[in-house]
Amino acid sequence: MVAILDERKRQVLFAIVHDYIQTAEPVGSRTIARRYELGVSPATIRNEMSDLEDMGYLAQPHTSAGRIPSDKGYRLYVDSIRNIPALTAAEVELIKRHLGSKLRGQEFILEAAARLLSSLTNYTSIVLGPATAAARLHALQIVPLDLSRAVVMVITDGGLVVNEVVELPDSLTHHDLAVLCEMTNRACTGRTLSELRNLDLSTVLGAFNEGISAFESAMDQLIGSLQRKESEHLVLGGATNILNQPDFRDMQKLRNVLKVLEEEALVFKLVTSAAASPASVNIGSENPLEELRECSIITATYSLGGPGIGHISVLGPTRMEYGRVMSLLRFVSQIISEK
Amino acid sequence: MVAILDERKRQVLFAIVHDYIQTAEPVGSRTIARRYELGVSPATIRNEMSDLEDMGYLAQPHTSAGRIPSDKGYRLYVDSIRNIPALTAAEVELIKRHLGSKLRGQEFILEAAARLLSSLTNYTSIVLGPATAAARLHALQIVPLDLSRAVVMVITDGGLVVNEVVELPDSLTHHDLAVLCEMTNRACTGRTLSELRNLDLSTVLGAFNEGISAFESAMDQLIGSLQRKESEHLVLGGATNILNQPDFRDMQKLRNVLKVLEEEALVFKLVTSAAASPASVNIGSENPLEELRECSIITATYSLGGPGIGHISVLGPTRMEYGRVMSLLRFVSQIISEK
DNA sequence: CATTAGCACTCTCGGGCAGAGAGTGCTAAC
DNA sequence: GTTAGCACTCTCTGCCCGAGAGTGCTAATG
Repeated sequence: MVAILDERKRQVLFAIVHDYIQTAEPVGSRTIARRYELGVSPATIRNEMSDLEDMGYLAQPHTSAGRIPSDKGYRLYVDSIRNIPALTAAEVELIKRHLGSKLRGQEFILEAAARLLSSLTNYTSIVLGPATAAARLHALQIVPLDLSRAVVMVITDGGLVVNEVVELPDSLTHHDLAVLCEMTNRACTGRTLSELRNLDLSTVLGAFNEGISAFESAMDQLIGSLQRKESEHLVLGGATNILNQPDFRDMQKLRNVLKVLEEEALVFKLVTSAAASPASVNIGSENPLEELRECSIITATYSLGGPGIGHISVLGPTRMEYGRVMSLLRFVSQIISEK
Repeated sequence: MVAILDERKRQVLFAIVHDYIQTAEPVGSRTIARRYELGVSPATIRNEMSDLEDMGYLAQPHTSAGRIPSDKGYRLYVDSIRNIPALTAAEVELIKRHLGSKLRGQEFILEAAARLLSSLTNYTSIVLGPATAAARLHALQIVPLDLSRAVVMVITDGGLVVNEVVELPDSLTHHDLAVLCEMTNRACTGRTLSELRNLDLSTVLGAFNEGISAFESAMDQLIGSLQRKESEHLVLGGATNILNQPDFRDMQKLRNVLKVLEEEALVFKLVTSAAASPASVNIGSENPLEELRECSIITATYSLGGPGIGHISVLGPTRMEYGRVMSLLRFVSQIISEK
């Protein structure tokens, strides 16, 4: 970190990263000298490579194999990407067609985006619906099922509906419920979910029936499940794409990654924490899950009408086409946000 | 099929199936003679095995390897299982604890069942919510979002909620919508979804506003999405368990199976068609998807209060512990149905 | 003094080979 | 009909060897 790399070292490093990303094979000095016009001999490059390894930018699978970039090497490479590469006209056209006009409903858009990204990149894509905490309640409805259960439905201004079955205290009558529904509705409509979470129900309902404070627990249930729901708006695309990546020929590595992808809660944590970090790229060991220390994840955000932002990300091996994925993500999230 | 196997051939076949299920290795004549008390020499068993192979019950990976059961062999084995093995007390206790009393909501029960089955069997479990076609509408609510969109929510008597955003014709006013909602609600409540599908809306709404027949298309949308939703109530458990099965050490086979599991629509088709066949066990090539010709799927049904039945199944290699899985499935579906 | 040619060295990978092990199929004896 | 014996086949493992790729070092060079 302290010493900035001189120009030629950078060139060598980037050549190695570039080559390794394409071939997935450790790259040697001769290859660099041949394929990239650096104007120096392999021997010189060897010296530079040796230095770069000492500095921690490269690693060597074994003596007498070529070098591969370390996480630190990738990091420098990614940080140096100033102008992310332009998409081809074909890609732009494809994206526009698939995310085009007449997609109804948030679900469909997100699913389409996930499918699209995974097929374009051959990596796994993860799309997270807009965080609901900032969304405003459009309406809250309580529909009784029978005397002991009711369905509570919340509609946000973004058109998202979440619902939950709640247990009711035995003591409620039908009429109680109707009034209750009316009052709750009036109290909640227009507020954000996070406001709702802090709302003291007794002040709202106190005037009506001070006796049935037990109802509060039912509302607590709903609020709890709203928090849960927040993490559930998750769409995976191309989870099996890692099978195509030579990096995961090893069954043990494969298992690690697939196991994570199977757990919604983990994926959720992964994406949100990746997005929380200032950079939108998390490389290998930078990311919070030990199991994904051979993966990188690139994240972009979008907003879909409402105030909450959503996340859209691509998960692949550290040997990832960073530039291209960044361009794609940027463009796709832009298209989505335009709706 | 024409000739029934004589007793000793059956014993040999079943011994091979049994051994192969446990070891995943081709089993030879010596092994059978040693491990199973048939009272005959390896040579005799070899003769029987040769016959069984001619009849199509066994196959040989290569000359001079042991035999493995063919699909036909498994089929005979499964059909011969009269008394499925009893569960251990520990298993019974475990299942009861995990599916015990206080699970609220269909979602939770189904998820718990899926998780439980996959961890008990080390295979993949698939749980399908009760078919909604037979469920009765408890309530239908239309909540306008803005002038061009509304959320239509349907609550079944089972407590299941499905909702959909529909586009509205421009010509509707707020007041129209309110009346419309009221009328639709009255017309639909108490009917089954399949009745609803055939309902002629014009007879219901005709009296009110003959002009806005365009509304029919909106309702068509909802009904279409209801059909879609039907297939969406799908919970997978332990999809990565196949990684642990030696049968799928080969990356190509793995890819086939995982690819299917990734596609909800395919999985849905798989389970429903498997359940449609009279036997609850589909072995290898018996099942409808080419990609799963090395898998078997065992299915049971349950009912959850309402009239619709749900499916619960386990997908594993053809080399599956049929008896045990059948017992587990039977017990779990029974426990679920008791709710 | 940075660069480079030359060279010895190391490590992997693939092919070839031999021996062990497992299993079969056949034949002849019981 | 059953079985012992035996030759045969096939896989798997370990081993060796040579080819290939790549490095690191040294000494020469501009």
